[in-house]
Amino acid sequence: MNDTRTQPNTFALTTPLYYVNGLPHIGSAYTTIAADAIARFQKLRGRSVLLITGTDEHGQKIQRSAIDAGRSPQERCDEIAGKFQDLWQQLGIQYDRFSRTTAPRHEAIVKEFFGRVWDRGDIYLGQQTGWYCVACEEFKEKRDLLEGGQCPLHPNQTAEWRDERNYFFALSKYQERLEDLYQKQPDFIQPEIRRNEVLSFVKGGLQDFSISRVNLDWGFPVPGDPDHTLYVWFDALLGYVTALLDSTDEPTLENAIARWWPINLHLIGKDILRFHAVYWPAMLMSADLPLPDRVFGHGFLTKNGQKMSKTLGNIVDPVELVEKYGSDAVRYYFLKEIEFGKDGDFNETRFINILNADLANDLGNLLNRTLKMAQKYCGGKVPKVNPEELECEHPLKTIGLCLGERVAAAYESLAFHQACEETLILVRSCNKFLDDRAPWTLYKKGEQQAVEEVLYVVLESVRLAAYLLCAIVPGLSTAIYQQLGFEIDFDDPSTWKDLSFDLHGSWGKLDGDRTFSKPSPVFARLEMPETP
RNA sequence: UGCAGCGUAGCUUAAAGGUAAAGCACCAAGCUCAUAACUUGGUCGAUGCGGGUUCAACUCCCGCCGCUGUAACCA
Repeated sequence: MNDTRTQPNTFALTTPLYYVNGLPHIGSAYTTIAADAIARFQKLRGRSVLLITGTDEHGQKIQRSAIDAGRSPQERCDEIAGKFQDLWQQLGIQYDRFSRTTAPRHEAIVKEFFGRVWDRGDIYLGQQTGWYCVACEEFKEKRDLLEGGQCPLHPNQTAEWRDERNYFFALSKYQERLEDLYQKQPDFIQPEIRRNEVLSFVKGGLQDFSISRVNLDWGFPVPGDPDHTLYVWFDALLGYVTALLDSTDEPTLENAIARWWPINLHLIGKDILRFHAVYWPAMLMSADLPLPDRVFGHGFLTKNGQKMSKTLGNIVDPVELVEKYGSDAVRYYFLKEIEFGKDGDFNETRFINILNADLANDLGNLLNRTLKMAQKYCGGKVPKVNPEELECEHPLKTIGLCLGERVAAAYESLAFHQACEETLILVRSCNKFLDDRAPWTLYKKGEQQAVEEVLYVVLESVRLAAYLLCAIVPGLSTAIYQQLGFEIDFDDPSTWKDLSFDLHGSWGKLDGDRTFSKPSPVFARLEMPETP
């Protein structure tokens, strides 16, 4: 699949287009934080990156929630989409495209795509019969209904027998080609457990699925048959394509796929795996478009070991969390403390403990204690030491020299927790090293050269750690770099010419004689709340 | 019920046949350059239970228990 790629040095990735039937929740934030970290890392690796996020705005549920809020659907969507954008801003998400499925040019793309699939003969008018829950606006399997025939989500509603004409997509035609895809591209679906799920689902036999509804206004009309409205999924997935258009482009498929297609990575929650790993590639095959490289379905979050739900009232509000602890803290906790791909837990005590231990104590305090010594012992400058002249088996140099590649490999495989853990090994070793060499004692003994060597080696190690973590905690990395005298802001590319891995990602790059700014803590310890 | 996966110290994770590690939390000592920090040491487990294969099993096999996901239109 990759041989069709005209620009091998580009990397396009997506979060889901989030459904706007409510305010952004922590799960959306989790996906988006991870996507942003990947995007930032890929940029450091020298690739041109396009990070796509956005909102999915059609469907009955949206329409209803708009009415409940006393708004028109579009007003309601505008409002919620704005909330998503606000949250991404607070979390330091540097997205390139915010794709909204109600955008007029999205309709043009959907129409054209529908036409291609239609011409292929993969769309047909069929009869859909079954039990329909009006509250859900969905067909239900009989076995999913309660004994009296009510929908389990709406026990006061008895499901109705419906017999309606809908348009169907001929998914069943793609069974073999999909199985072939999973076989030839084993990492198309990750992690392994998700892949197995999809394999067994597909193996069970694929049925065509309906892509239109009759009793639905809030959506695009089916091209050529305005009595029908396209069902959300068909147009939502295509939001990824529309997102690729430049603002000045005519909205055509050809323009959309000119530069960034195919997508390198779809990052999703495991709940929407089937749509991305089965329906989506089949739709693309039908339209004769190249397929994405991989789909990664991460796990779900719990709070204190319990499922989050509105009825339990134990929802973690991402806005509240960022306002309370800051974006670096939130980003670090979710990427460091949860193995990406598996389910993970949010626990406020653990949150505070881990941030204090790793970022305030181990890393932040390390920089602070070292800089203060350099200020007192070396006149406020980074000591001038040639790292190449250090002994080969120098404990920090040894770790530092192979760290960059180890961490890069971890990022490549989306193992954020491992990237952090590897980096912390260096940080912890620095603290041990300082205790071992005791530069404060060396200074009293007048061993100036030894002092300088120790301090340089530690400062360089902190610098490298900050660099390797900058995709995860850009604010903290910026603070560290600025303390070290760099005028670099990891959030603002105009402040740096070249921050590539080659220049910053390996040990021994810090230049001596650099004047640093007045030392002050870069990450304040977090306080435990009164009532945990 | 079928299929898939998981079960290691209070918590989060290592160890893909060869003396069971690390971080957090807790306790003690040391140090004083530092954000009550850091360092060292300690407490804590015979890896869910029961069998089997092997000189040797957290690791492979069988059974059981427990948890999770999934079994068609859930953003």
